[in-house]
Amino acid sequence: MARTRKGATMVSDRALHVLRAIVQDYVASREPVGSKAIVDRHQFGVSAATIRNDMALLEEEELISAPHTSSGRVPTDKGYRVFVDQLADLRPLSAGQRQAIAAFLDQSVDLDDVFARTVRLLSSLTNQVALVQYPTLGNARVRHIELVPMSPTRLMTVFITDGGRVDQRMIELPVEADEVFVGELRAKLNAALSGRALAEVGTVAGSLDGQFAPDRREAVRVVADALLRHVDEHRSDRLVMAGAANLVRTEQDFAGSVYPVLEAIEEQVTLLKLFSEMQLDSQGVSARIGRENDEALHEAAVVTSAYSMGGDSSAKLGVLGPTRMDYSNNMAAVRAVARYVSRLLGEE
Amino acid sequence: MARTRKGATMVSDRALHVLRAIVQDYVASREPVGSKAIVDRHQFGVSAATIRNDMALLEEEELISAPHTSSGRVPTDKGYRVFVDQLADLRPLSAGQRQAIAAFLDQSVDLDDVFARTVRLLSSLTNQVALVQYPTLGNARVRHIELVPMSPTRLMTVFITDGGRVDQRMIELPVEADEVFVGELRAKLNAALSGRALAEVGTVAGSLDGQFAPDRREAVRVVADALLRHVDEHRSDRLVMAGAANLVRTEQDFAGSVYPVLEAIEEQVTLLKLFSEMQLDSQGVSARIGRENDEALHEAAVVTSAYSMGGDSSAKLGVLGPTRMDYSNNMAAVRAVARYVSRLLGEE
DNA sequence: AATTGGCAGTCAGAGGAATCGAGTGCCAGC
DNA sequence: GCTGGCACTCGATTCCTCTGACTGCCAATT
Repeated sequence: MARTRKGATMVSDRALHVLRAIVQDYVASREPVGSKAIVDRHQFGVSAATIRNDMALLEEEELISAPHTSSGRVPTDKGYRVFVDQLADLRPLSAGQRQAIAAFLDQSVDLDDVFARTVRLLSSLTNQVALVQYPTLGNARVRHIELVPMSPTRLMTVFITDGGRVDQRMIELPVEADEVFVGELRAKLNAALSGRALAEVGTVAGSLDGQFAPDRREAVRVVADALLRHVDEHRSDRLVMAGAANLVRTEQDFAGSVYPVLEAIEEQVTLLKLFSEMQLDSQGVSARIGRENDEALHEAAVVTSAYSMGGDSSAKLGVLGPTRMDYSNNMAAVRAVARYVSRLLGEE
Repeated sequence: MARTRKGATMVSDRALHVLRAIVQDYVASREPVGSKAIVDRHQFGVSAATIRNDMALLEEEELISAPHTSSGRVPTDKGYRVFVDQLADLRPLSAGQRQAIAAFLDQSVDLDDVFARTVRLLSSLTNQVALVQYPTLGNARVRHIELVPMSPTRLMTVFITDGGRVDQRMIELPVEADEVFVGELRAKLNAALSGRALAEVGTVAGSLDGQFAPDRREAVRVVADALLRHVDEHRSDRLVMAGAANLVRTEQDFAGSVYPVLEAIEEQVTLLKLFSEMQLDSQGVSARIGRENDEALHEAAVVTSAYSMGGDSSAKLGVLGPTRMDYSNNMAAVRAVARYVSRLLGEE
């Protein structure tokens, strides 16, 4: 009798196949699956009684459980976990699907549009809520800095990086700033910062004030500060979401309400933390299932992958849905989209 | 016996007060309200039987209806409409609430942030889904145009308007463009366009190509085209949303599912159309109730107001929820927020 | 040792009957 | 025009039974 690789447990190979069958059937039907249903729908070549024995084993290992005494079985979080871990080799998407991804994303008109499209695409490929994290600035370089006077004491700073990221910010100056001063400041900032790595922005911008008349220095420092905040705050901040309607559609899979789940998504902080914690497996995808997550998401599963922006920076994207989701399809879709986005952003 | 102003109908003033009581109680309790409940909770000084007579009238006018033969009454869409129209004088928000709005919005760091904060604020003030439309460019002027070469044949255009709006876009050039050419183009574009109204961008940018060598003209035209698209496509496009969780919370108020409602919101097109159709009343707010809306929103109500950006441009904002909502509070909140946003954006 | 058929036991869910009670419409009398 | 009173309606609730899809266990079989 074969054993699983992972030491202690005493679960036969056939039992693992039974688990797989249970997960698949349950995901497809939302009905607890019984021994007879398994015998009918899968070719195990053994009787229902034998399956029942295996199921008893699986239950002992807490991979499945029965909602009530005389009902079929449902996978536990642990059961899904084992199922997902077994899913080592994701079947790639069909050529048609891959083409659809490419065709849709290639229409993107700018960076923001890439993310907006990606999140909609993911949502429609998986029928789940999709999430895309904006990329961290990473080791990007400064391309250009623009200062736009909005009023005598208000200035808009626009910060453009190598990778095409544009960031704007409004600042209030301590003194009135005329066009000449702004022009001079703009020129000096660009001379000093253009091409520099983001990490250097703080020190370089901070040392500029010496080049100005004493009564201007305070204003220069305020601007330098704003630039530093561009770099700081946008290190790994925003999350875009699409497909919230899908969460409502799958509401019955949440014993509680979907309300706290949606709230957690809108809060962003929980999800950003979760994204940062996820360790990708060898396939470049990863899933967090049920109670592996924070309380608010204890009935949800999150599938993520990472994308990069030509070395410049990287971030995560993924989908969120009920634990009863089609992991195989969703993991394949998330991986494919992440790869395509990386390719799209990486091409120089 | 007093009559309503609006001609034909035969509804007494007291009957209108009964309608008000029904709307208020129903909104508060989600239970059909009966004649006895009204006598108990409001001081009408008449008996339940009298109220019943009034209710029979109201039912005849289709302002209320009974879910089933022997139950209390529920306002119809038409009933809500009359109720809202009666609500001529919105009580302003409390000083505390107004301060909270100011304090929260004043922290905004840039334009995007203003909208992000506004939408969250509205959502939490009303406990409904909040929507903010990005402002149309209107009669804004060009402040600055920046060209950022991303690769020999890719260029990012950054378009900055008077009002602080920043727009970026990636374009593919037909030929390789060196730094010198890009610099020249940038200078000429800014010289020609800076300070011009957006409406002029098309003609002015289109006539620039004569100033360049013949082998450059195609590239110049591509850039001019991109600038034109900045103006065109961002005329009144995006919608930001917050508080989707609130829709789920009020799910029981939707006989069907909230699914189509959420879908319509994510689609944006329905909402943008609706926003553009709304005629504001003398108070600067407006409501669309139930079947007054598109099919997908036939169980929803939308309350909107407009905000402006110092003459530069204007757009709508508002909240969406079940027809069974607190119109009085929500209309007051929407109006107050729209006014504050206008003030914030208008101050030069 | 693994597998099997058989059988008793369990329990959620469906269906149906009985009851309750909030609320109505109507009418005669004030 | 308002009121009290009365008969009536019907959704919701409760309680019942019945059904059927399961399981667990055991003794027989390979």
